[in-house]
Amino acid sequence: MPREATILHADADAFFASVEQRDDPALRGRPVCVGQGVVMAASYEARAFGIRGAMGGTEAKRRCPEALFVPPRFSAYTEASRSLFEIFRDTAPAVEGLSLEEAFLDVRGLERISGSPERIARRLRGRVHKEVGLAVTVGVARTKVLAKMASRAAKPDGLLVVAAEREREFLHPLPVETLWGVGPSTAAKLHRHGIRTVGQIADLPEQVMVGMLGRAAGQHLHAVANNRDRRRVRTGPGRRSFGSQSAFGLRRRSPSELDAILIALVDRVTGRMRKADRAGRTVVLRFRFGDYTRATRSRTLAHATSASGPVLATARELLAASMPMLRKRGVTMIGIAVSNLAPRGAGIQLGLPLDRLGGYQLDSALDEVRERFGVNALRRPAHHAARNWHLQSDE
DNA sequence: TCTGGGGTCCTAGGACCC
DNA sequence: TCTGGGGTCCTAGGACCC
Repeated sequence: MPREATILHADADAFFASVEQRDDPALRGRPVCVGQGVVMAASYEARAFGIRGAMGGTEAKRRCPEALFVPPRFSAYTEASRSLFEIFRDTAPAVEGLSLEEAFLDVRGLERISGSPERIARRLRGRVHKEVGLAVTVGVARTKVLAKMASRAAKPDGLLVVAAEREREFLHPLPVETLWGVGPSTAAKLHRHGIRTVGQIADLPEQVMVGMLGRAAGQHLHAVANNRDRRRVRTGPGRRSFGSQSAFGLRRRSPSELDAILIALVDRVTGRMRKADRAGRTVVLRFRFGDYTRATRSRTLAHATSASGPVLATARELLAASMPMLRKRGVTMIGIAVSNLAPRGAGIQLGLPLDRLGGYQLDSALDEVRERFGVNALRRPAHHAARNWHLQSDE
């Protein structure tokens, strides 16, 4: 852990709503909700009425009849995000993006050229204001968790530096549900045990937390509450899946309507994958039902692919097998994801279970591969699945 | 308060391998 | 022969994040 607070967490305030207010002066200073059926983002003026993200439109209107609803413009948000990250990368060598509007920056070793972390943070906020027209809140601390919670505490349009000697003072009085990684379910479990503050977690043995929440979550929360967070700001390795989904409400859909939705989803996802030059092996269908329960069905292919043909064929098989469940529970949303991605820039995907072969079988298989593909180097993929080897042609 | 469209990571059981 | 330990991979579900 660094001695000084050198990790910045920069987070654009009410991102979607702020972009809308920036681009339409008529929306400035007014309660704005982005989204139609459901609030995807609410401006701070709207939040003052108790409106929150993911709230139903009806409820939002009830709380604030004069709220203005605007449809989302994703291309505008992507564009604003690009400008934001240009400034981030211009500010620090190590930038870890968490979403369109949020990133960790490590400014260690920049003291001499750029000044103290606090000064860097001030300049960052000023530049984003001037060049992108948005307010960004920055938290500065020695660890990611603290930086993240500092920015949360400083919102909106603020800056908070948690000095190394004041960390516990900052952390321990906070309610457990403000911890990054504690959602409704975990908060309820903790409350049931009478645990309300981060400091109370810190007083408990790790084993108690593990017993309550499971190994990973228990250990993580115990460490974080005791101000142990060794995670570095990391730039790679990038995304792990591509997905797309479509919610269509309660009305019953015919099989052909469902098929049409599936085709559109597959088209969207595989198009994005090809554009990003990525391929994946596992096709996942996600469903949501009338009672808000969910289900997933997945199938793993022998080859990584980004072609719509095999993905659609697999998705159709999964959908067909799921039809009885969909009819019974009343499906309201279908999503598709392709995960288990092959490493970027991988060569030809063999899809041969070479790792299952031993000794001379492997040798002769490799000889055949070299001959057939005209290559002379084979590389194991970096990810854990050793199933697909990658050919490096030496052209 | 029941809802969109993206994502991440963890857990647990079963199949299969050595 | 039927007992053990260690490991990977796949599938499904759950929790969480913005």
